[in-house]
Amino acid sequence: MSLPHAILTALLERPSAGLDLTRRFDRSIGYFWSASHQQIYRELGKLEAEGYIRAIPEDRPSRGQKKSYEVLPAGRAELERWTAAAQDPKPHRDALLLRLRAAAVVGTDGLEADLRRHLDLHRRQLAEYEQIQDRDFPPGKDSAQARLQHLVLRAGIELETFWTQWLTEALEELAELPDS
Amino acid sequence: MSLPHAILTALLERPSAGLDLTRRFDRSIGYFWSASHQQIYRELGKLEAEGYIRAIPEDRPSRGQKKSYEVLPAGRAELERWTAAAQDPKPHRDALLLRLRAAAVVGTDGLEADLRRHLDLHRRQLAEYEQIQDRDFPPGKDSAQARLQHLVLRAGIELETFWTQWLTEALEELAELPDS
DNA sequence: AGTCTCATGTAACTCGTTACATGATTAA
DNA sequence: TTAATCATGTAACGAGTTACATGAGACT
Repeated sequence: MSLPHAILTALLERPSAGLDLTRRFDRSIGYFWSASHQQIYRELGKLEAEGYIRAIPEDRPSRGQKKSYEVLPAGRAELERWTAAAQDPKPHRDALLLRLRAAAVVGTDGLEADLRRHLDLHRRQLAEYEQIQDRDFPPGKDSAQARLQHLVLRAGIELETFWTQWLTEALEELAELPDS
Repeated sequence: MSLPHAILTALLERPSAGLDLTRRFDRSIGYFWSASHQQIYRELGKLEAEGYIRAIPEDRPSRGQKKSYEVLPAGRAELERWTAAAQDPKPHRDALLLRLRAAAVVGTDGLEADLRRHLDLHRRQLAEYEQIQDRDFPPGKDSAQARLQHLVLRAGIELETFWTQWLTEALEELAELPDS
């Protein structure tokens, strides 16, 4: 039950319409909670029905018409409640680690190329995060909000760093293995 | 589409019945691809219908009766195909990072306790992985299979190490922040 | 008038979760 | 013989994905 709270957070940062939200998810919140536009529209409908958000007036409602939403006090209260509530970490699911485990049984043929591709993707993601860091978090900035946002970004940077190192190591291991 | 391949891998390592598999997922493969017994039974049915596995004979089929499965050649071939195929990494979803982002907007009240709890959980998981490492991967072992399995385990160890460090840092940041 | 893009949706499906049901085996 | 446990399932629901549908505005 995290998507509604991701949307509430995004709308508190800035009221937006569905497609705006989708784009912001693609390049910011979506780095750790992705969502498609279909999910977002569905969830906006629910949040409005529950009284957590409302469509900003001034727009006539119709299909192809832009419709912006803002968070109501009940929505902010729900987000505060959710943020403070205890939540168990979800079990991991990582297809790449699963594939290596499968490769230990059926052999590593054909694996190397895709590992290299993943390594490249993680390097690009890391570069993107570092660019955001340089742009949005210069040394001086230290409001409470900026410090927390930077903390989240550093998690992304360190995770991508881990994956690039681990994949490099994995490729070295593969190279040393006898051909299967 | 990874659960069937996780099951094929587990069954190749050792033919098993549904509950056996569930237990093995709980303490081994499930570290990076968890599954409930309901999912596993459903998937075993599908895999059997597709001709990838078969129930080992000698058991009469009935509800409360143990039913073990083994992988057929078509199942191994499918697993080989899947292992070598290119696959895009799935977008991350991490509720804890999302909560920190929300806290940047609505405040950090009540967050600290749950961060401490998560830190403790990650420390325990790390200790468990290290114990497995000491037990199953002593320095001498270096068959191809053992090296790949160890590589996967090291990923788990390094990820848990990252989380314990990051959560420690996050708690330090929280302590320095003015109360909201 | 036609087509392209923006914007908001619907529908159908798969995967995962939660709650419950039922048969077989074992121990008190 | 009753209860606990092992083992295999069913049913209902929710979240996420994929494919498609429809309206509005802008350009040609």
